[in-house]
Amino acid sequence: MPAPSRKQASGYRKHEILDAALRCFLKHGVEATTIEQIRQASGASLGSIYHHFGSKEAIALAVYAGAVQEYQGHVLARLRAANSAQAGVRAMVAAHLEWTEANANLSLYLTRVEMADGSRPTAGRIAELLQTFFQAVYDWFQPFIETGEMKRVAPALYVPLVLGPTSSFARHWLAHRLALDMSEVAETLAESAWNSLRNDTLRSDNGIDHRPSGR
Amino acid sequence: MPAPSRKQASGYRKHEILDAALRCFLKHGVEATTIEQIRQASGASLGSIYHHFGSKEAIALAVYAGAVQEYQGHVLARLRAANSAQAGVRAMVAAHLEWTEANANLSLYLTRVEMADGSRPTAGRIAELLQTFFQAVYDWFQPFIETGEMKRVAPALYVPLVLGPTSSFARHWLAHRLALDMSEVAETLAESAWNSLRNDTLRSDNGIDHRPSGR
Amino acid sequence: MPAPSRKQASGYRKHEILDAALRCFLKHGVEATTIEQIRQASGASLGSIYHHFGSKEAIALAVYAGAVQEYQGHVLARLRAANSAQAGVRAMVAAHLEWTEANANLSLYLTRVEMADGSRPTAGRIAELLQTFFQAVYDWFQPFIETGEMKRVAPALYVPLVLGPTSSFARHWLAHRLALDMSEVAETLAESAWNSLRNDTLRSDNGIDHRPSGR
Amino acid sequence: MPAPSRKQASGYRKHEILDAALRCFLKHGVEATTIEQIRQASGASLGSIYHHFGSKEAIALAVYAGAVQEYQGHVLARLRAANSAQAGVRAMVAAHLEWTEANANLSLYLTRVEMADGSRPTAGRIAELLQTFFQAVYDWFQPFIETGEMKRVAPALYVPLVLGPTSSFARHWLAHRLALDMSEVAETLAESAWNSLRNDTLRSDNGIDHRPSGR
DNA sequence: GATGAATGAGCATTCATTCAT
DNA sequence: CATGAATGAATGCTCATTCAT
Repeated sequence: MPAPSRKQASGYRKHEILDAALRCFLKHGVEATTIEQIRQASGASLGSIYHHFGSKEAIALAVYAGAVQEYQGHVLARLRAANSAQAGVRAMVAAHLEWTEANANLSLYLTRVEMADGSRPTAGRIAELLQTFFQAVYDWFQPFIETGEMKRVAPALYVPLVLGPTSSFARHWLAHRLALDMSEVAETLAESAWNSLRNDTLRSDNGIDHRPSGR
Repeated sequence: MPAPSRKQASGYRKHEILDAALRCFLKHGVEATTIEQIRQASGASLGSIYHHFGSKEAIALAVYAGAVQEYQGHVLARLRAANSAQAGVRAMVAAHLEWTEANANLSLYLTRVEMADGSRPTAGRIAELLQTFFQAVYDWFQPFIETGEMKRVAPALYVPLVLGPTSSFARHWLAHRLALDMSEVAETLAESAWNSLRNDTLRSDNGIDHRPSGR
Repeated sequence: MPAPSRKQASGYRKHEILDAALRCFLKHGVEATTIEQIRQASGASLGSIYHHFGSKEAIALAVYAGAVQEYQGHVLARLRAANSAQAGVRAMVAAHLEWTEANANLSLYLTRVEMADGSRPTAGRIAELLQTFFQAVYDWFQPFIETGEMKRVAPALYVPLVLGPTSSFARHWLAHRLALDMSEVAETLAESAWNSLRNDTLRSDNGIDHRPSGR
Repeated sequence: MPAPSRKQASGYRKHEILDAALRCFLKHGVEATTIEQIRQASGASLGSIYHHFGSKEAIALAVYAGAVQEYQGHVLARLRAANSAQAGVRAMVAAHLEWTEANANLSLYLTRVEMADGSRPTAGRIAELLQTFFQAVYDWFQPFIETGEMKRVAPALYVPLVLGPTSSFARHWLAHRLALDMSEVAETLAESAWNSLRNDTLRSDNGIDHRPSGR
């Protein structure tokens, strides 16, 4: 029955801070959240927070990175469980919708962070995280591209093509708190995404998201 | 030989402040802009700024209102020049794309302001501005609805249905600085928008924006 | 009997802050003095202090500039009252000793500021102030150089040659709080300074300050 | 095959810390140097630094003591190699100039530490170190005082009389980075110092350092 | 001896806002 | 209408020091 090792204790404290910060960011926005609020919410001391993160921006980045990796982990897990290109595309669409629905506030937070323009280091790290995800998705699809099952486009385009319409829809769903059930549109979004990437298909429509909003 | 009217002088100074504020907001974001920066950029005194606007938030709101009204004015003017429901829909789509392309930074600013959640008074005023626009659009389409040329849906839905996909696309175009020329997609977006509102059409697809992007 | 103008009132407040800052710097040293201490000592508000000076370093520089100009003013006044090169040299030596004795703490403060190495802007401003003084002294001596009454050396050397030994001595006097009365050494220092600059003299000695200290 | 002794290992780490601290003090000044900087520069851990020294001030004192003892060691070694009072005086002057020239930054650091007024314990320890040096010098000269070769003055005055003018000059040389070569003035300073202490001399001048500087 | 997580008082500075002139 | 000095609460951050492992 050993005492918890320093390693564990340390990770625990760091995690507590990140959790508290996420709660604060979700509640007040990143800008409006003060270190003092994070301190109170986490129970950590001011010095401890700075010992672990060094700056408020670093905390925000770590929180973002954690959330985005959770999202990416979810989508990649569902993707890797698929056994055909089409199943992969459908899995990603479904996974995105599931995760967004289950983590609405967190998803909204991610959107806001990505829309805001942080400092160069922050923006760079965000780009890195997205790049890694894009690459992992591309790597998974590559065999199907080789067999001709799937169209060959620029590697960086697979994620946009698969998830673009879905995330557009999800964004609206979040922003406007649409009453619409996501399951109602899942099939359509999946079908459409697959059509945009399958190799042997002749797509005649230029269909557009019908759940619009405007200025 | 009348002295320049107070009204004009005042309006001029006020306008200078608004101009300077817009420049600052575009450069640093609303949150990060300080009154001091606006003072330097405008040449006005601190007291003068407060005399005219009373608070930083009021400045931000006035700037937003000015920009959004310019946008709405542009779209409404093009709409009103049309002589059929279909032409109206096409005109709005084209006008939105034109304006976005010509005022990229300003458009990005509007998007950010709308995404952020301001205080109640600010949010209310923003909603008002949007509402007025929605109403004007609805008023213009109403005759065509009466004649059956156009579907009858809730008044508040006409703008979302006409401009939703377009603004979604434009948002991506702005955020990612897409190399894609807007004119390439204009026809598709216009066609799609019209299809979603014409009365005699049987839309069998649940098509989605095919110019996607994802997390 | 007009109310004090803003200009006066403003200058008054600024002066109060400078006075208070000097008192604090003298008591605790520049580094150890906090803005809060200056605030309490001056009666001004924090915002007012920053309105007028912008930073702690700027306050320190302003205080230094004020003190050094008082010193320089005193020395220059005595110099300008002289009517021969020799009288000028003697006047400067005497003035330096007088001022140091009468403003021991202030003089110590000046020495410390000059010894510490501030940021580039601060160091540059200090160099400027010294340069101006050197120039003024040189300008005064110039006629006597022209007549051959005084040796011609690099303009920047007149102050070091006239006041160097004296300020060396004064520094020791300050640092060690020597019991020695300054008037006892004044004549010797003055004589020596004059000998180093008079033109027709054959100095055979390479005499050195006999009031030494060592590590 | 003995393991390295604890003593050695400890001394090595301690030495690394002192070296790193000196580098930091030289670069940023004592006040501005943080323990964290010393930690990074030394490679030691925070706990280790505190294990060995207990406080930042103690580190500063140890660094000062090390440097001053090196200086004193150099001067005393040269002194003890002399075989007459005059040779001793000349040796000390030469040794001071040599060491200052060879260790300009370190010498500047010593000067600054001595000018600043530290806490009582620190100031006391500094005084102690100087006192020990003064005593050692006095002890060496004592036989020559007994023989009448040298004047008898208060024991604490021998170092000031021998090195005072020299250290004054060296201080200026350091502060102003004089282009002047030290060897040019060495003879003069040595001669002068000897004249101030030799017994059979009749000094008629009240000569002063002719390499001056002023405010 | 070594390590580094934790602590919290303290600091310089910012900034929207007020108001006397 | 214009001006800018004055205000002070609030904030992000620093840093020497402690202590459990």
